[in-house]
Amino acid sequence: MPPKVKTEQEKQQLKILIIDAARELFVSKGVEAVSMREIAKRIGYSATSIYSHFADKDALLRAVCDTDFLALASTLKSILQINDPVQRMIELGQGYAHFALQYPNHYRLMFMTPHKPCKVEESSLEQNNAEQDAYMLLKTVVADVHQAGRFRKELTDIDLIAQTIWAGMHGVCALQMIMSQDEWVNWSSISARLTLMQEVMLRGLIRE
Amino acid sequence: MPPKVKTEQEKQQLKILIIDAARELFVSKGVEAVSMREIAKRIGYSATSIYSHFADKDALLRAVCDTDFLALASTLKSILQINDPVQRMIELGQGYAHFALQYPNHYRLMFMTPHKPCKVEESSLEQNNAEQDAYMLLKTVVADVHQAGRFRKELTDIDLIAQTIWAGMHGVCALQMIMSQDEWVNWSSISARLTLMQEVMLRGLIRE
DNA sequence: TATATTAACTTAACACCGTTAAATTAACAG
DNA sequence: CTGTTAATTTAACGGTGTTAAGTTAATATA
Repeated sequence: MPPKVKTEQEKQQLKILIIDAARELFVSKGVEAVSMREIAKRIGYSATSIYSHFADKDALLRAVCDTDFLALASTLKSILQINDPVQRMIELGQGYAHFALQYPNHYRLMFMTPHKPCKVEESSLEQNNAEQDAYMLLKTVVADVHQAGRFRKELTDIDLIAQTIWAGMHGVCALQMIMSQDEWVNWSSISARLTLMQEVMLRGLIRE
Repeated sequence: MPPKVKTEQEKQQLKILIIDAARELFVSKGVEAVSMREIAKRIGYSATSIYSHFADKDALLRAVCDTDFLALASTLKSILQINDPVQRMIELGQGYAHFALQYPNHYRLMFMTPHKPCKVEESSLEQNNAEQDAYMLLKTVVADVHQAGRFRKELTDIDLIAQTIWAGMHGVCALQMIMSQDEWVNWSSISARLTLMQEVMLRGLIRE
């Protein structure tokens, strides 16, 4: 029974309702294991009604990720208050890893699940706004360290440095998620691995 | 029409036939996009016949991965011939990355796809045999560097060092596969990122 | 040699999936 | 009061992984 004429606001609210339900299920069971029918049931709609708000399951996934990217950036931005640029960079790494390990299924969705490339203009987020864009935040922090003359002198490409730091932290977190239950490898503790990765990178990047 | 009584060898051959067909499809289209029916069709059997050789799709996936791990170890073992231990470690990293980027879908299957943890005793591979176990190979190479006294003096945990190096290389490769098509980030070239990661890790790990 | 057994396979079926098309219903516009 | 249309649902399509129930041909036994 369709009561009709929804304001734009009401439509937006329903969209958010769908996204939240989808995220909760995606995060607890993994994307593949969640059906459109299940998401719909949770909010008391039929499965097909989701399709009038999102083109397909992948579009819904992208919308979920978008709000999670926002959450990540929002979590990390408090770090900007730290004074020393190197310390700021260290704690940004720790904050990132903390997010990844606290919300592993979120993280998997965001950084380990292949999706069709998401056009910038289709996203609800603002690129290059450090409030919404965690990569921009990292770049800002890296640029500050560079500005302060703390990097080795041959390191001048801010994007390249940022991407390398990101890769280092991502590598530790991603291996943890996929491989840590594997008995094949005698895993050290995740905190030891994170610490060593950060120490190694600092020594490798920072001027003596 | 079932001609029957297969020798153990014939059964093994069919198993390999299935694994090869599965891998080819998995690698070209991604695991989720390949159906059991499709795999079976390719080798001229019915879908259900696969189930008398593998418990389910996941078991088949694990079998595929097993043979790929073997291929990786086999690719990398030629590196043991290099004399200088540090150089050996560097080239091991390059070999690993080369494998990852040359066979991205293989790599995704092996190191980025969540599976139920695979019991060592169920695997067809020999753990701790450097011929078959790429992690063991890495550990051996790391141990040699340590033996030669080339690591910083406070670095003594071989597993921890190996896992950190692995994480660094994995991070660069994994981000490349998932995110490199994303226009959100101004990506540096993959080779620049790999090179910097290796330089940073060397400076961070090796005694001055 | 005839019969039973069984291994190797296939077909049919189940309960799901993402998605689309068609039908339904309630609110509004004229 | 009637038509239109937006919001939603039901029905349906062609697929999925998997299980249960045949089917068939070669062997083992009598």
